Amino acid sequence: MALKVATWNVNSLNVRLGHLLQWLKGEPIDIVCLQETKLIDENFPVAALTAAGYRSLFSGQKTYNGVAILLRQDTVHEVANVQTQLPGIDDEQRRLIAATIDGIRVVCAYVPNGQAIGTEKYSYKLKWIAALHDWLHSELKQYGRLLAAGDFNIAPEPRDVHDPEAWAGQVLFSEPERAAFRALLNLGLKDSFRLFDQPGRMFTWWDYRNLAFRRKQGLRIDHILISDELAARCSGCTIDAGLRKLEQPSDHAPVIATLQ
DNA sequence: ATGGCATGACAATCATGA
Repeated sequence: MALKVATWNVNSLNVRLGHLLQWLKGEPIDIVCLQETKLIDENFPVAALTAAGYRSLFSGQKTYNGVAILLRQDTVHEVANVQTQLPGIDDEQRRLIAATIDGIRVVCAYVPNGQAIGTEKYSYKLKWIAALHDWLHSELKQYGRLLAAGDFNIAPEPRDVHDPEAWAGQVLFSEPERAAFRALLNLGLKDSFRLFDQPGRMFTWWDYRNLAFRRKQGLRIDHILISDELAARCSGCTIDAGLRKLEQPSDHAPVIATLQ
């Protein structure tokens, strides 16, 4: 039985709940990782998602950040070891939620944006990824089947950027960020999207400004990383850009990995 | 051209995103 796992930065779950429900109705994903819910936990739409057949795990805050994992009740059964703190960093921002779901360690991450090179937020981004790296290192010793999905806010390679020359040295594509991403892969993780031949100009984020989506001016910054054991079971990874075409869309599109 | 566009908090702009 194939298992579909997705990650999507919704840029406000309040605004995007309709899109989410519509999407899941047409494509029943088994495990959905969400970022930028921008909701305090009391306001998480548990009832609407329960009615749609999903159990919700979430960690939110007011205005910014916020992450969640949705589990399709028909196909997902055991949930254990839910965790919302990233060890090794004193972070009040709600950017991580992890759970062991039917034996797979699922990590949902919203990596800091970084703002611009040389800023405090850029340092925080690199520090946050370093903490994620060290924690995933220990998790991988414990879990052979591990999946780390989310908005990494890093375009790993030139082909993940619509205009690599213009983006050279910019935040999201700077060498220290890309090195940090490679270090995650070097832990024994695969970028599931790159396990397969893909068309060119495949992105997951497009700026709201300048008709960037229509002009295909995007970045591939949302990723699903999987351990070797899961990579052996992975039969596909796609980006669902259709949601970016709807009225009042998120600026990110979901990434979907299929595991056999 | 350091903005454009979107979201939330808050009540006219401002912080943040990427």
